[in-house]
Amino acid sequence: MDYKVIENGILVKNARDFELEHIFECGQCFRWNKMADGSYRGVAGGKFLRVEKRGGDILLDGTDEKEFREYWARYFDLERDYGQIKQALSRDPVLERAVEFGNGIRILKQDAWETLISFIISANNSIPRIKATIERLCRSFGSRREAKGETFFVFPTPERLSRLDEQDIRSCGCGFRARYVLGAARTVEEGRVDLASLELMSTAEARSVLLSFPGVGPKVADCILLFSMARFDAFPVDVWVKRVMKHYYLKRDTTLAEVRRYAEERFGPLAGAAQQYLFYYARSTMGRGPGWYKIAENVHK
DNA sequence: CCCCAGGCTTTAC
DNA sequence: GTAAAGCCTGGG
Repeated sequence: MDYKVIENGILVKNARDFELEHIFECGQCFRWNKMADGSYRGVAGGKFLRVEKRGGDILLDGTDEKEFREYWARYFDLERDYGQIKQALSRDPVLERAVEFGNGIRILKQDAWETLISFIISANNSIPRIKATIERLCRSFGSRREAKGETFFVFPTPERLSRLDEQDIRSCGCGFRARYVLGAARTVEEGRVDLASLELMSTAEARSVLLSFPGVGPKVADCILLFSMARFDAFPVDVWVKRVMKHYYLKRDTTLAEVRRYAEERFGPLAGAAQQYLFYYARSTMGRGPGWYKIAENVHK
C-alpha cells in the first residue's frame, strides 16, 4: 500500500479493507482500546501507537518510516489483498453477508509469545476480562516505557513470567489458567519449544507442537497459528463459530473436530479468514447471552 | 482411536 | 443460578 511520511507518523494512503473497529474488535487482539474520538491506541511489539481513520487514509500516529517499514506494515498485513480474499469467499451466500458485515477486517501478525499467553488466558473467559487480566500482567511484570508523554507497559517476557510463582500470576485474575501460563512460560524459557521455529513448519506440524503447551488445546492452537503467523488454513472453532456453522451449514449436532474438518474442506486455504468474518458476524448479530444460543441449539433438533 | 462428564477462576447479568 | 474465544483428567 502507498504511504506518506508526515510529522510524528505515517499516512497509509487510500487504505482498502481497513476498518479500525473491524480489525480491533473482531477478537484477535486484546491490547487495543477505542478512544472517545474513535481512534484506537495500543501496544504491540514493545511499541505504542495511535491509529485513526482520516477519510480514505489511515493515520499511524507516533511512528516513523523506519519503524513502519520494519514493523507496522507487517503487523497490519498491508501486503495482502483482502479484496481478492473477500471476493473468493463471497461466492458462498452466508459468507457474502459476513464479509459485507466485517468488510474491513485484517488478520494481524502478532507476536507469537504474546498470542500464546493471551489465548491460554482466553479459555472459558470473556473478552473484557481477558483484556483486564492481560493488562494487569503487563502492568505488573512488563517493562514500563514512555512515548509522547504516554506511559505504557510492554508484554512481559518468558524469562520474567517463568521466574514467578503461580500465585503471582493468579493475582492478575488468571484463575485456574495461572498454572498453564506459568507452565507455558517455562516451556519457552527452558528452550523446550522454540516459537520462532514454527514459522518453518507446515501448519499441521506447528499445530502439534503448540498442542504440547499446557493450556493449549485445538482451539487455542488454531488462534495462535492464525493470529500470529497468518496461517489462513487454520480454523479456530469456539462456541460462536460452532453455533454459526451448525446453524448455516451443518444443520445438526456435531463435535468441534467435525466442524473444523468441514470448514477446512469447504473453505480450504482461506478457512482462517472465513472464520474471522463468521465470528465477527455471529457475535455481533446473534446477540449475547442465552437468547440466541437457546434458539440456535434447538432449532434443528 | 473417538467421545463424554465434571471441575476449574472470576465476573456480570 | 448461569454463561463466558476451553483445557485437563479420567473413564467407557
